[in-house]
Amino acid sequence: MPSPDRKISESTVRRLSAYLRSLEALEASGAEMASSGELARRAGTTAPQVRKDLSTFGSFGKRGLGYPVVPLIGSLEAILGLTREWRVALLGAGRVGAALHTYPFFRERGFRIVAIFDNDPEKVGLRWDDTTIRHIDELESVLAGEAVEIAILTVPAAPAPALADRVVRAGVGAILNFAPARLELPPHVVVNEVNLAMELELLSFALTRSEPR
Amino acid sequence: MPSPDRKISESTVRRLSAYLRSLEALEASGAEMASSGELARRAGTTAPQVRKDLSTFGSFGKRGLGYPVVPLIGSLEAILGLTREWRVALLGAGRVGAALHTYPFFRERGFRIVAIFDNDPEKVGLRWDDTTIRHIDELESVLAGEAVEIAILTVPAAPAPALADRVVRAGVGAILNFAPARLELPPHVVVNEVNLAMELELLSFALTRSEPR
DNA sequence: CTTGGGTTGTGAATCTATTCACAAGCGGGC
DNA sequence: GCCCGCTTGTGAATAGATTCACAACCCAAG
Ligand SMILES: NC(=O)c1ccc[n+]([C@@H]2O[C@H](COP(=O)([O-])OP(=O)(O)OC[C@H]3O[C@@H](n4cnc5c(N)ncnc54)[C@H](O)[C@@H]3O)[C@@H](O)[C@H]2O)c1
Ligand SMILES: NC(=O)c1ccc[n+]([C@@H]2O[C@H](COP(=O)([O-])OP(=O)(O)OC[C@H]3O[C@@H](n4cnc5c(N)ncnc54)[C@H](O)[C@@H]3O)[C@@H](O)[C@H]2O)c1
Repeated sequence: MPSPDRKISESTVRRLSAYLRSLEALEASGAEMASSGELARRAGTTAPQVRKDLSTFGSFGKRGLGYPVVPLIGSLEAILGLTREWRVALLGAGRVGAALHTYPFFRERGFRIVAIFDNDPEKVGLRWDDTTIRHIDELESVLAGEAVEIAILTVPAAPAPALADRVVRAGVGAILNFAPARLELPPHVVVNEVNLAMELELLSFALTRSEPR
Repeated sequence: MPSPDRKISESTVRRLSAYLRSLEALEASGAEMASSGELARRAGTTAPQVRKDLSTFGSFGKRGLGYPVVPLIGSLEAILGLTREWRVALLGAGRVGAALHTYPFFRERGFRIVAIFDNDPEKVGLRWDDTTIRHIDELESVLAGEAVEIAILTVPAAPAPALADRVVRAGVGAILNFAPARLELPPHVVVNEVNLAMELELLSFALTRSEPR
């Protein structure tokens, strides 16, 4: 047994997620075992890194053979918390919200969108699949009633910080934020920011540094 | 003068992007100077980190006073490569592509979407604002003709790697990839992956580790 | 002109992550 | 039963990023 709970770095968890995807591709192609080298190749990292990452959580492989694909998928799902359903709310029924709502990944991985909110009277009352868009005024009561655990913010930047405070006060423990606004929340809340500006600026920075030579 | 070009870490560049956004908020509120502490508070980091990051590129502040807001905005824009226009192509005119196309950030920051591609005959020929959706068969000729520098992949995972190869062969130097597929490209190509699964799994991992106590 | 509160810029120290190297283990062949 | 090729698991070494501490500096006030 390796260690019950020392601190795990974010990059390790991101790589676990990549290993899981690689293993699923391997499973689909019929492979029963996968070496750290094979996983590294598919996930875009190195073999020692794969072994180190996995060894943080246990001993999953067989020396001389590699890692058994199907059992390791199960282990990674357990580690990542994917063996249960998560109850998710979407705040902001705009373009990004709509793209997310139709994204099949959510269903497949057990992230269930159980509530959608907006403040536009034209949108409130519409149904997206089985879910009726509720007015943002009903936020607290619906979040409590639906036992929402994760909130996804796809509203404009201006209302985002106040809405984040509200969902946290209503008991939501994790937020995925697409709005370009910084959220200041108590440390027990898990926040993850997706910032398109940053991603593009990373590209323009790299191009600017490499092109002029 | 600090250093012409040693290796800059990705996290430094991401923070520069955050500082730029913070400075623009400060400018809007009329501030003329900003201390490293103030920038750190807004960008969610620490004051020494801000100073270290900026000192990588030069000496922008005045001791005792802080950093001059407007000049530093200009310097950061120059460092990040935002003082010129970038010619961008969108591959995949689906939901994510549509959300990106309407996102005002692109215009504001000089990322000009000059070409849109799809392989769905229903979509080819439609116009999104000024841009006609082209068939993916025309990829190479249009990319060359429009001198595209950055490609954004919003196609399904299956065709993504092959399309990435094609845009690189057509001279595109940077790719922002939304498809959950690993792209293997020559090292001079800048690739940035946006992976929603990873972002959500990071949340479920953190919730799983914190809740059961 | 000098003092003092405030802030930057940066080498050094610390902390964290990745890479390396290799002993330990597995199974197949003979 | 015993080698041999292959692969894991992991402590140690290296590399990298962040934090610290403080000299250098700026301006305003007296
Ligand atoms: N479009 C993109 O590609 C893109 C990319 C990255 C980030 N973002 C960010 O994601 C967010 C959403 O973008 P979008 O393109 O979907 O915008 P959008 O305008 O299409 O959707 C925003 C939705 O939020 C609703 N809304 C506004 N204020 C609200 C409030 N106080 N309470 C509840 N709902 C409210 C609006 O009615 C609208 O339906 C924005 O913050 C944007 O900056 C967008
Ligand atoms: N919807 C989301 O919220 C979301 C989130 C994260 C990632 N993604 C990923 O982004 C990508 C796009 O998602 P989407 O929801 O916009 O899907 P979508 O089906 O709405 O759009 C995909 C578009 O790509 C086009 N296309 C398919 N094959 C093509 C090819 N060979 N050449 C050119 N065009 C082709 C389709 O005609 C369609 O218009 C997918 O890879 C998806 O996994 C989606």
